[in-house]
Amino acid sequence: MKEKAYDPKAAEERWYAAWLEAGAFHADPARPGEPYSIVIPPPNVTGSLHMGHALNITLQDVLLRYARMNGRNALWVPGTDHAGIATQNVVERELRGEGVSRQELGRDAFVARVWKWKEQSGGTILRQLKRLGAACDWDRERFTMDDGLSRAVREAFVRLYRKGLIYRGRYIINWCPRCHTALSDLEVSYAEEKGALWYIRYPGQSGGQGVVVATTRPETMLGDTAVAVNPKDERYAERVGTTLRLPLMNRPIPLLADAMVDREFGTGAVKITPAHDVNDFEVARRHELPSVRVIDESGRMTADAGVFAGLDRFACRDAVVAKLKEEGLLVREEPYLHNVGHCYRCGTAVEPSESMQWFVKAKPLAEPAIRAVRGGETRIIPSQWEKTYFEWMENIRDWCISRQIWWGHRIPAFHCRSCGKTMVEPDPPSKCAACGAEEILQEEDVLDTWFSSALWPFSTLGWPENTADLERYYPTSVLVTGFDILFFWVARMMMMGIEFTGKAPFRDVVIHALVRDARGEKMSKTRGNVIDPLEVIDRFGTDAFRFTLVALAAQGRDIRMSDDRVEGYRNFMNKLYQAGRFVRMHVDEETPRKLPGELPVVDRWILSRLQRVIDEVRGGIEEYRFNEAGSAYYQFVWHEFCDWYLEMIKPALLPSAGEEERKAQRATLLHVYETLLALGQPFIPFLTEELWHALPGGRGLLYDRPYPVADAAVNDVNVEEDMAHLMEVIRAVRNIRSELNIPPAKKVEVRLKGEAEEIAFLRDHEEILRRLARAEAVAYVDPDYIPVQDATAVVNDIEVCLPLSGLIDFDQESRRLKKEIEKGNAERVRVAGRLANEKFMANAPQDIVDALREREAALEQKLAKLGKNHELVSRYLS
RNA sequence: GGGCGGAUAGCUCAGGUGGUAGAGCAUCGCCCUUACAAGGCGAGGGUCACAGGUUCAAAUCCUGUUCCGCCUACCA
Repeated sequence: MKEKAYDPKAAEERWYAAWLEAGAFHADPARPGEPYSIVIPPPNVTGSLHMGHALNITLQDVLLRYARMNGRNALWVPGTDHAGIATQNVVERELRGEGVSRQELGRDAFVARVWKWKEQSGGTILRQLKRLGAACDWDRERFTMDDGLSRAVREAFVRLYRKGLIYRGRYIINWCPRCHTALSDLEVSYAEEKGALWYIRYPGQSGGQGVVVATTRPETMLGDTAVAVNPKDERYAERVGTTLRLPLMNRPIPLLADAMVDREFGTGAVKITPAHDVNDFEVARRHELPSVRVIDESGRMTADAGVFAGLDRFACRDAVVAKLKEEGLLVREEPYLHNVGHCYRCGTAVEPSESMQWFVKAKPLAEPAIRAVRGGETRIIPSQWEKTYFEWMENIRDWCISRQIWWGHRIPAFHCRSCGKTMVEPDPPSKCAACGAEEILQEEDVLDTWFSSALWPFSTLGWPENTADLERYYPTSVLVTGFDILFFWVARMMMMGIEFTGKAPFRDVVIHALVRDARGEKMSKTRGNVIDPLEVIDRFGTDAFRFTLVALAAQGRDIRMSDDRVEGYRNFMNKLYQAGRFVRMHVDEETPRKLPGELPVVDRWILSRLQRVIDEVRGGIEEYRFNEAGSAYYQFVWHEFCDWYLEMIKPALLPSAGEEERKAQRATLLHVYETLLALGQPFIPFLTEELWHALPGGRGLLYDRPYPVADAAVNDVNVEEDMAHLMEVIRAVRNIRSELNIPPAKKVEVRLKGEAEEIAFLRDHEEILRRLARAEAVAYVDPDYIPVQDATAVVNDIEVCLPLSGLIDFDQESRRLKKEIEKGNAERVRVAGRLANEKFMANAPQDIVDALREREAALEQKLAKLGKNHELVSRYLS
């Protein structure tokens, strides 16, 4: 039973194992070669492979394999991220199933439990990366919570603290009442929601009409400690300084003036809730107002909310509104669309709350990170993202890094129980530095996961030790990632990298787009339109999938993934595979790998074309224009190598051909094919490795071979032109046959009409012409030959005539020629028009004018010939 | 409110520095031609969103408009 089509599965397992076996992915700093390093964007340890990863990993793998084959000392560091909140949520959910809460379990037992979960389930995504073919150095796998990285985190924290770049304080932060933790500004995503704007009257303390305020959150009024108006607002000027009575709570609160208030909005009077609003918090600071916390960490009303204590914040909103209505203090209620922040992990509406947290002072860190990009130390590609980067960096705000969860790096701050002194040390102190007491408690909070991720490019290489890896592979060559974590991660790595190593962590930052579904919609679990990469791989093979991603990865544009596309590229994989079968039929152990000095034209042609495609593919990869590299490769392999070259050498490979000629052609065939395999290895590693080993002669792994380099000396413009002409002639014959419905089985004679020297090249390659045009015979006729009963076409200087007496339908041929003439004439008119334009002639560069002149002459000649032939044919019209 | 991106063949999209519009899929013919029907050969199909401008020349550069996306922002 002979194999018909390529079966990827077996090859994929075999070759990934072979690469690992050979230690091919392992990087050794001691080895020579200019370093090329990439750190993987560490996927969440809870994660499983999705399309975004697949694209991200594929692009990195292309770059890495390319670098490696170019002799670079290449390293790709893999690993995962501990994903604090997400992982804690997963394990808590598991515990809930067992009827236990994490509080019941206790901190240490819970953390141990998460570790156990990580050991069992945490490796999923890394195993999936292997199916994609990722050439990661698995000996260097890292986890943000492992010992080395944890040490790096503590070290970084302590250094920043000592420099005054980390501080602790009471501020308003975003609080997730479900996750029970603070979030950074970035971890809140805003969504418009339909709500209402309630107008509430706050009466004067000593009677009087008081002031009407407008709010979207009436429940927070229970914590109001003032009402503010703009100092320039004449409507309230007289009343500023008086005291109002806070409804429902019956608390006296001042009416004060603050420039922050917008006179245009609502009534121009704002209720001030310092404990639950950022702006109000600032106002309160300026005016030394007290702060009353009315919503607790679970989103329920505190004891300070009076009769509403214990209610959920949203239930409380309704209750407050109802009560106000009852008391006649609700002046008005209008529908209102506003932005509500939600926890990016669980979607719960975030509650801004005042609390004690740790922060990174971001400005001083951002400045050098901005300079690094401005100065070109780091490039962001495509460059339009630089603007986004600058904008964010220039308006950066301090970063809340403490989280009230258990899974993560516990903040290395230690509080003395007796005197309250806080010590920040990489290792726990045994006694208080101030009072000597020995009862010391470590800070309960852990760090934001992104804090450890920010150190990833150097912590994975051994920092703070000055390791050989760090020395050799830092800064890394390129970071490949999605725009969604530009701020979360890239910006912070830039800041931390420069702060701790003095150098920006990457030479290039490549930002790729989103993978969407076939209809262009974002894939999401809730939408149910998620395409599982592994399923695609199962159906079409990894290489086809990878090639699809590469071919569609145009800079700055989202990718629409669909079965159709993958199927198309799966067919391409098969094409390459079938070509391999053909090659194997004709080469053997004897076939020389060194090309003979004298080569047939066809060989010189394909070699010349090959140099170009090598340049295109290399250029595409080097400029991160992956789609261009991919399509250059696709186009060449299929439409030049397979469609033309293989077809053209068939006669020469037949036993009837001379032995010497056959040998030479075989050497070229093998050479070109092997070059194509090497050229394709970064994109389609499994198939190319498989095909490589199927060829005669064992020469190790393709992964280890040098990447093809174009040899300009092999380029031959004349040969390319001659061949282009030959192909045109073949196409002309095929076209006539097809248009006139002459079945392929019907052999025809082809007469080539033209001057002897114009025909010489065609005459030398008659066999190719005969075969590809399915011509029984080729005749060469003088320029005065009259194609009386022929179908004709004009190709450059010659005419292609097919004597078809008795077969030909002259009506049809007449129409065909007429169509040709019309097409040609339309173009001639355009060209002539431009040439007649004086301004064009005066201003256009000479080469453009010359080219156009030539074009005009050629068109005129062609039209003259076509016209004459059309006339001939017309005589026979019925 | 700011910022960014998109609008090109029926569909999905390519088209760095302006110089005769391309691919894949789909469509329509004809072919089981001995690597490949997951294939071969041929064909049809586009005032490059709209309006101005710069230029000898604009899909490409500039301005404006209209629709789509996305990111960002403390307007209660």
